[in-house]
Amino acid sequence: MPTKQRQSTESRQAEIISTMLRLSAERSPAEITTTDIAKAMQVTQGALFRHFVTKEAIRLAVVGWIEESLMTELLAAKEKSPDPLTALKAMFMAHVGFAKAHPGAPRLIFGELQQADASPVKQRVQQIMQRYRQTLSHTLAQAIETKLIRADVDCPAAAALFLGAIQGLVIQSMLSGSTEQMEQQAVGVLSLYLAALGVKS
Amino acid sequence: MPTKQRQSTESRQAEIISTMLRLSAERSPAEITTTDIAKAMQVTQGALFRHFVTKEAIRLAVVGWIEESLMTELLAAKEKSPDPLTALKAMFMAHVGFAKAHPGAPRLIFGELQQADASPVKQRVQQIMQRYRQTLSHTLAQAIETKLIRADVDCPAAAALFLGAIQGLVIQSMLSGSTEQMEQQAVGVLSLYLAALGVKS
DNA sequence: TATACTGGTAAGTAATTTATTACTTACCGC
DNA sequence: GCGGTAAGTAATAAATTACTTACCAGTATA
Repeated sequence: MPTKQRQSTESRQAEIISTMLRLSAERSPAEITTTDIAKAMQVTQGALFRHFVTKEAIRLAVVGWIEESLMTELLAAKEKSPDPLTALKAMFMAHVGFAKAHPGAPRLIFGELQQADASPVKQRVQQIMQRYRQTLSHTLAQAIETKLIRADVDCPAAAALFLGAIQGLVIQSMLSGSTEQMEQQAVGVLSLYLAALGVKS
Repeated sequence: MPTKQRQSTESRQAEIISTMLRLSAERSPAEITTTDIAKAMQVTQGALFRHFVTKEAIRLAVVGWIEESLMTELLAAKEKSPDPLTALKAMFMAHVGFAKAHPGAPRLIFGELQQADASPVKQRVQQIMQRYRQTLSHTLAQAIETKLIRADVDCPAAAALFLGAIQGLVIQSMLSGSTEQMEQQAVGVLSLYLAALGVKS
């Protein structure tokens, strides 16, 4: 039951973030208004501005949440893997799993990266992607060193294809309106990707 | 010089479409207003509604233009290729070239596929993507038959990875704000993709 | 030459949207 | 129990948006 009690700013901020994320799973994030969020929280619209100074601050906080959560899962997947190649596989599936668990997340990110350059939210997204790309390049280089993948793999290109493969799966799920088949398709795509790295299946 | 003459509805429709596409290259398509389009055309905002009944009709027309133009280029690339494998390479580079020549196009498409399911514009996008995917699957199957690629390639997965590779490149260019490096990166990514198909480079 | 059509303008309108304001009420330490 | 503070409300301001309407000027046509 919805306890209609007062909540601390901290817990309300978390609630606003998760509500925004939840609503983004169905509607276009750009079209979600502060009124929509407030209604979903059973609170008046003005109340939101007790916890975030501006709507952009909300979007920034959501992107921050996504970064933290996704990176945590990717790191966990990487660390429990015995070698770089296993780590790549685990990161791939962890990322797809994240997109399935939080369908609003990729929609929000796609929305933000369409913004004009100056936007601080977009800059944050740029930063996240760059870090991710570097991590992948590094892991790929390690896989080459340990001779788990072809020695002549172009690491930046392989990192780009890794991300593209996931983004393609996510876009496909956005089109079909369901994340159900995504993990299934992910297995097939990952297997092809590994073939590109010279891994025998 | 801006000829401030009257134009036929037909030519104005084309102008509206190309203006929308041009503006989408910089700003987020969802945020482009009818006033923005009209200003860019040196015309009053109300004039737009002489040529399109609604703003959604404009978006639909733009998507239609993109489909026609892209498909024409893809078909041309395919037909001038002597074999299925060469066709795949040519289609890949033609698609990337299209995205570079019309940077607003992918942004518009990405924007549309975030819309709620019912939207007719989104349905059109779904239709386009599905057709594209089928064409790819078919071409991949032909390449298998003629023994140009590995016999055990999973065609749907390979079609998905093909699209994902391109989408990844486009997203990367949206992040960097420039389409300059895209064609360069495309070569590297395509080469990796071909390795996944078992093509020796 | 009269008339109807077509594309354009200028000035609306109704509905939204973010953010603010004035005021109220729950809770916590003393 | 008391008072201050933080979280909430209801109302509304201010700007923007898609779309409409009344009028106008050429142009083609009957």
